[in-house]
Amino acid sequence: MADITITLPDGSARQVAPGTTAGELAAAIGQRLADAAVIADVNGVERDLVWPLSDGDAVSIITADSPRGLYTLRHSTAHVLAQAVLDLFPRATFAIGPPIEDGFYYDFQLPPGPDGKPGTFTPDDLERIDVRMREIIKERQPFVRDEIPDDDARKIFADHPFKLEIIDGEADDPTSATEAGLVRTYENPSEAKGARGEASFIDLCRGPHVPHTKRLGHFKLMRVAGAYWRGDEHKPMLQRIYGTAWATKKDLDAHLVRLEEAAKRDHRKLGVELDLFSFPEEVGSGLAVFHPKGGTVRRLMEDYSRMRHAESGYEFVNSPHISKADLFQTSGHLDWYADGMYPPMTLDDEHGEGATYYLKPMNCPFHTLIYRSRLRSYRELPLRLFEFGAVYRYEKSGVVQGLTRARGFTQDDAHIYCTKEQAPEELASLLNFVLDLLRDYGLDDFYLELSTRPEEKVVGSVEEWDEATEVLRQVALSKELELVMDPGGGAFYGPKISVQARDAIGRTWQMSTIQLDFQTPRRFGIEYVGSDGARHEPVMIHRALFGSVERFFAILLEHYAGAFPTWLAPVQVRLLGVRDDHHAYAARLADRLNAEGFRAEVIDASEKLGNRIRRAKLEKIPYVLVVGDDDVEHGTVGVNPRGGEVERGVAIDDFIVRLRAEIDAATAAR
RNA sequence: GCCUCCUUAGCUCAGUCGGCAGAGCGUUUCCAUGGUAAGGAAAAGGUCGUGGGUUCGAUUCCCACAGGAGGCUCCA
Repeated sequence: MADITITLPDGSARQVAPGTTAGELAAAIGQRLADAAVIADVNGVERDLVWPLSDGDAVSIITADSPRGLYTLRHSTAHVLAQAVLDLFPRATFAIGPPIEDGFYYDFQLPPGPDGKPGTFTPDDLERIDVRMREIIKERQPFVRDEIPDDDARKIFADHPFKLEIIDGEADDPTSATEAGLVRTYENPSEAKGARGEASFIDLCRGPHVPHTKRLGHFKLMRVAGAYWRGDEHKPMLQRIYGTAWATKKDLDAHLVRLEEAAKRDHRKLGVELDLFSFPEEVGSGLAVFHPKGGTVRRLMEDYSRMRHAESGYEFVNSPHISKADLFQTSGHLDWYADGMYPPMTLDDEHGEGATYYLKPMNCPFHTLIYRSRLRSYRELPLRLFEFGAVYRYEKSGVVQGLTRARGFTQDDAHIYCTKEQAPEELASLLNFVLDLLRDYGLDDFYLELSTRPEEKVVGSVEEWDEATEVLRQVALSKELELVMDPGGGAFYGPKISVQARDAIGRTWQMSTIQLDFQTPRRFGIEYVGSDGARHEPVMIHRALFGSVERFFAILLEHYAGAFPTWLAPVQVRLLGVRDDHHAYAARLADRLNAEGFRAEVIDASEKLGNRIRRAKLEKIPYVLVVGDDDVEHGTVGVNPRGGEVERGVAIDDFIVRLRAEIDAATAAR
């Protein structure tokens, strides 16, 4: 038989014998490629390496160092996890186990224990499972693909109800697929099991997979967690085991180091270490108190924001923390979000008649009342009302997390009331304002997300939503930023653009949100008198730039790993006298710096200089100034900057000029 | 809210197979007065998260609650 022709990714053609597999092709190209090969892309479809090639196929070999290769590696490791669990827990059943970012998971259900509740994995179980997985890997079990009729699959998986649901097409499984009465499976034949007369492991799966288990092994089981079957809280909770897997031990170790590094900059940890804030148990879950240093950073963040808002045409308002229920009835919050609000406070008068009050979950109803306090003219629009407004939301107990998901927090909230015609331009300038401001705080890597009409819990007509969404889309497209769609992610009253920012270690955070709202003006019946003398309904834009001051504080804290830039640092300068007799000089310098608006403090010489410097460094203070005999004599300081080189004999005036220049540059001297 | 794990000094953590607890760092005091990331000594500091139960006796075992971590669901 004549050779067949295969096209390679570089465009070259290669002649191989008929029946050559993708793996054999890799070997023919080179041993190193064959060793690194995981799967193959044949005419755009991912295939196992044992896939036989046909004449004219376009083939590229996918290796473990590529995203698709890693994905396959993790997926195959998930199968090994499932096999290990079924080996060790014979009455366990398994559900789905896809690869995820950096790793994989698999969901299981264990038989009920003596108390009748489904069993759970313990940390010890994870170790046993890990050991068993390594045995399976050592066995070099092949991954064998098959397609079998549904009915045969139902027999094989008769004891596994979740698999039966998948076969029946009731449940989506991102890694297995059923079509036209056939089910795709992967089996891991095992000589050891065969010798004992046991059936080998088989799973529903679309594949592809690595050729055999020996290609795996650089993994670590991370944790066990509960997860609802099919992501539905009304369905049974399964036991999910998470793992991470990599192509090499080096990659695995590097990943574990990255996790440690991220843990080090966790704002909850830094908050304690740097004495910034705390969550006293006596106050309640999700309710923070800010200590003096954290309070200073907050004040600086807020002051700068206020200044920028004042320059940009915002007016400052204030509103109370609680309100009678009627207000939230009018706004719609009680209809849609009563569950997320703190329970009501009921005040009885002497007749037993009372008023019901709620803690406010949002500021917009109050701002809208301010708008409605008198008749508005079109000449006043856009009217921009800003408030650092404290809001309270009853977050479910399992979701509270440090400052990023709190029950009480402060929004840098503003509502812009304008005519429908003004909205596009207002939104465009708003987006510029948002991005500029975030850049001033040190974030500069953004993308935008457009959240559209939710399926449920929604007010307003589809036409209104479409119109509002289109306005936002046009504004978003006008920026040179990536735009990601978030279908159904809007609030009940309107679509939103959110600004997503990537921090110093590449994590993304949802930052500012800008929402267009046609509903609230209608619910509150607000109007303006147009140039035609007639009454018109304004539109409303909700926007928060930090989102929440507390959350933004946490994001900056993690972004800077606690080392706030000088303009935000709670202590900018620490002065240290070499000996006690330099203290008076150091104290005079501190007084001068403080008088000039800097934040400086002196520590006396009760410890050796080296140790005092060490403490200042651990506190991440931007500048340590050391003064000794030479400095007292010449009016100079020794400057030890955070992350820089020590400089002796700097004139005080020089240092002050440099410090001021640095701070002015950071905030663009606006 | 659901699942797993956790809660011992200000912080990080030992420990008690049930007999009222320990280290390092930090704090205070004393000595030491030193030129750029840990000088020495001493002392203070704990109802072992809270409340029940079992027990002669509970920080330890059991239950509930609170708080925390990681997930799931949720996030106006």
